[in-house]
Amino acid sequence: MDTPQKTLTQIENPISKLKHENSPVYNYINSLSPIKPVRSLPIPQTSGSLTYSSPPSVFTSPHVSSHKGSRLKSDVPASIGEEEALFETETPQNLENDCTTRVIDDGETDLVKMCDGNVKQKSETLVWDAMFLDSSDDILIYDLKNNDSEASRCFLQTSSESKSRSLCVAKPTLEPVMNSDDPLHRGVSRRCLDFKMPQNDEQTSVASSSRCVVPRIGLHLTTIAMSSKDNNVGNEYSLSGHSRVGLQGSATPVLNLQDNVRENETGQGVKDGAMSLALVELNQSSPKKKRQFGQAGEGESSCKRCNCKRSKCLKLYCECFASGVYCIGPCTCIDCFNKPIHEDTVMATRKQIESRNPLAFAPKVIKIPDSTIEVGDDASKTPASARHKRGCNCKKSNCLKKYCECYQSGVGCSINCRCEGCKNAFGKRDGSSFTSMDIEQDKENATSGRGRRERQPSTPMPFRQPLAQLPISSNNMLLPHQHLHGASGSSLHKSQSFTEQDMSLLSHSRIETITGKRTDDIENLIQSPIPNMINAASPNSKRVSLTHLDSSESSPWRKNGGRKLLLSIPTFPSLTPHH
DNA sequence: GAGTTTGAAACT
DNA sequence: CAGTTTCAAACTC
Repeated sequence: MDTPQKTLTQIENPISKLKHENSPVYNYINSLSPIKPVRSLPIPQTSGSLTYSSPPSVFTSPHVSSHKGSRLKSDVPASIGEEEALFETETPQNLENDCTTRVIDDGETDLVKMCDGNVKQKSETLVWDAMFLDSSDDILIYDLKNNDSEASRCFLQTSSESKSRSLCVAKPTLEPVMNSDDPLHRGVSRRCLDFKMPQNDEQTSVASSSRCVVPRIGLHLTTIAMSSKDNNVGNEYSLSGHSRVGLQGSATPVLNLQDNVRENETGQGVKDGAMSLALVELNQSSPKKKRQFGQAGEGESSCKRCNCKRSKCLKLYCECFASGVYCIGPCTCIDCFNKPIHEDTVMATRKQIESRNPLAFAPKVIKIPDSTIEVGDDASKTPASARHKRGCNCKKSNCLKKYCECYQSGVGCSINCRCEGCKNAFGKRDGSSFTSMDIEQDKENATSGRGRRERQPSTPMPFRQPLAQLPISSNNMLLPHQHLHGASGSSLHKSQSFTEQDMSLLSHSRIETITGKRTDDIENLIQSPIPNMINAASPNSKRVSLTHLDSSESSPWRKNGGRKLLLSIPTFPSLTPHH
């Protein structure tokens, strides 16, 4: 039935049919951006090699992109997603040309050096498999000021040594979560699915086992962000002087922890590796307690421990699989296929699932700027900083239990939800939400017997602080893909559509952050429907194609059955290798 | 720890 | 696309 070995239908790459270059949007962006769009180069597919898929081409529906057979390099130059395209896997030639465009903000120069250096070493590829491959949908803040640090050098070295197809580089220092100079934190990795080319194992192993181990951290940023007790950590990524680098394109588990996992496949190592992640993977606890997320809001921990019995850990039921990590020691799954030794199977299954639902591995929670923005009906403005992307469908739990994905993620329900009798403590669907104080007050009240005080709309606790600012490229180009924040760690893949919240985020952030005379232009760009470039993407009937939008509508955010239209813009590149 | 409930995922 | 089934986590006892 759902055997992972099922042959996947090769579907003609529809991306190539998209003539983005001819689109007004493309031309427009081209005029705005000094960055040359990435041109595709035919890359021969190596049979049997696992390769990293590229981020999605712009303006393709998630579904479309999910079928890109050979997607090492998209044919589609970027329009809105130009920056995203720049994160694509590339050939060295391209890297020479393009890696300088991959960094946003002030870190650009440094990265140029890094890229140059890397290219000059004639590395076959640059490795972007930086640290946060798991929730790479998050915006990463790299300290590019000290790129001559050992970690940086090592990173470059490792990059040049590795033949894994991956993306550009940045100094793998994330502050304040971790200091790469801290030897204790070096080499931290996780059991992310590793789609490295098998033949690279040896090299990779050498690299990773060497002293110069890049601190690769399968870090669920959102987990940190959502850790209500770690606000100081989770939400402080945007440090001055740091550049934000969207890892959008690297989402897939290029993380080089394969070695770690593999050598641990049968032994203690896995556990050791997992233990080493304790720093960043919070909530480690007794294996018996599969989930100790604490209060809701810590959300989907990166530390997945499944207990699958029948799914072979190859379905989304399996949290490990859904999160893009291999099952490891603490898992008590039966007949598990979600292990490095079944890499091919895992990959095939992922691909299959993606073909069915390109957003299957997308982060479930998206961040919304910390202010009141409209996510609900016109009448209900929901103050919230994060929302479940797809929304819940609770019927009996009133969104008050962890059955509810919204509640579990520590976010309020939104218009996306179809829940009944929503009482989500992080924000009801009708727009009310509570502050952390409210929640704690509720706890107190519950224990003390006092009544609940009147609530003031506010932001759900886990996201009170913005995780990252709106990424704007050096030329003020919006990088829509960088708005999203992975909550599930799954995040190995990026969705390729924007939910309404994404767009709310987008538009809102635009207001907040875009400055300069191009603001209006960008605004127009964002709000202008893009016929034929935004395709239907309705894996769960919750996304509406703008293609179907009546052009006579005055607003691109036309309601549709009470829901706003969703602009489908590639945001989560499918990074599943496509053979 | 076993059994039940729940809702997402998968299937038809 | 809607209804049903399967599944595993959450929950209860």
